[in-house]
Amino acid sequence: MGRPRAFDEGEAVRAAVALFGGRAYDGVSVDDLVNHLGVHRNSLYKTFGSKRGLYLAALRRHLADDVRPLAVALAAAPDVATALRLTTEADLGLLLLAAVERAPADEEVAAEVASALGDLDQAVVDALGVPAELAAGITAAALGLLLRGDADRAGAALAERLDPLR
Amino acid sequence: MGRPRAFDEGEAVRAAVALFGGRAYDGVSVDDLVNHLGVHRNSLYKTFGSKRGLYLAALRRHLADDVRPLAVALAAAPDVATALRLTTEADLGLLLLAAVERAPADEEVAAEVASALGDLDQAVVDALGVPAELAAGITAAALGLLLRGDADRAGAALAERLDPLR
DNA sequence: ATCAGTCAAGAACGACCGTTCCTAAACGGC
DNA sequence: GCCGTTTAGGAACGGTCGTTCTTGACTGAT
Repeated sequence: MGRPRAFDEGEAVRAAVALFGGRAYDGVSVDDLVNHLGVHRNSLYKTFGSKRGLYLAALRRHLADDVRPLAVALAAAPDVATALRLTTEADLGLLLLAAVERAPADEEVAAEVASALGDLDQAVVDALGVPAELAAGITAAALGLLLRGDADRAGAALAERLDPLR
Repeated sequence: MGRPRAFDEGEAVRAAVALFGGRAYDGVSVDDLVNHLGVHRNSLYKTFGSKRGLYLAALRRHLADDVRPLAVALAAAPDVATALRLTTEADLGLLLLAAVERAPADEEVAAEVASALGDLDQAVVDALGVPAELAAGITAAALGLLLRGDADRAGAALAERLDPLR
């Protein structure tokens, strides 16, 4: 009953992932969201409650669609070089921004980010059989490579030293 | 000539470093700056031109006061463990935020950040005699450890594998 | 004592922020 | 065909944003 929706909620959330992954939370206005999501203001608030609600939905979608599959792939990585390459080739913009910018100000975001990073750590443990601390270090290194951008050569150089079979 | 200033420009910029290092650019309002810097609105605009001008001044001060000394200390680090510890113990909040959040939207910020990271890379090369790509990887790893927070044990585990004298 | 010049103080600006309200349109069930 | 319900479509809200304007306080030089 009622008028049918003119937008697809899944597509809208994915568009929000792209927007929030590209600039800071405060840099994305509700007008931006309305214009890029194909969702009207009213429906946005009806569906997600608030801008923050939509952000959390986008973050969780990002974790489910992008981070979780990465963890699965990581768990089958034969060496550090593969693990670093898999991570730096993934599209983790929103996770990175969430970790650096939103997590300090929003504990719910902080919890999601910590959980996601923990999943990645565990995947590295499963794949390489390294201690948890080293896995956390390898994940951290991958994130650092991501934020620097020039991940390819630096990551390869790191992996060459980290992989025991060099 | 003229009424004397009631504020110290150096102190004001350092207070701005603290503010901009703690939350996103758009999360710091001009009111926040006026309240925490002891500088009146008018003087702020007379001295720095705009909020962005003050941000750039704060970023450059951060690079000169915090990042440059770190590079000097890094250049004398005897091993990777020391290099990682020096970096993760430094207060690089503004550099990290600038790299992740502002650099993509402000090419002047991007240039400052790239230059600063290049300095850190060079310091690692000077200290450890490693190839440039590996130095970039080590710097990236340090940044990743910084943004994760739990840098101590993960950094030590990384260093144990990266230092040849293990 | 007066003047030109610099700064402090705070009100005020238009623009945009996130959010809400109101009305019309499109459905299923009776 | 009408009703209850859900959505679309926009106008409108108070608040805050970055910035500017106006006025008066304080300075060194004349």
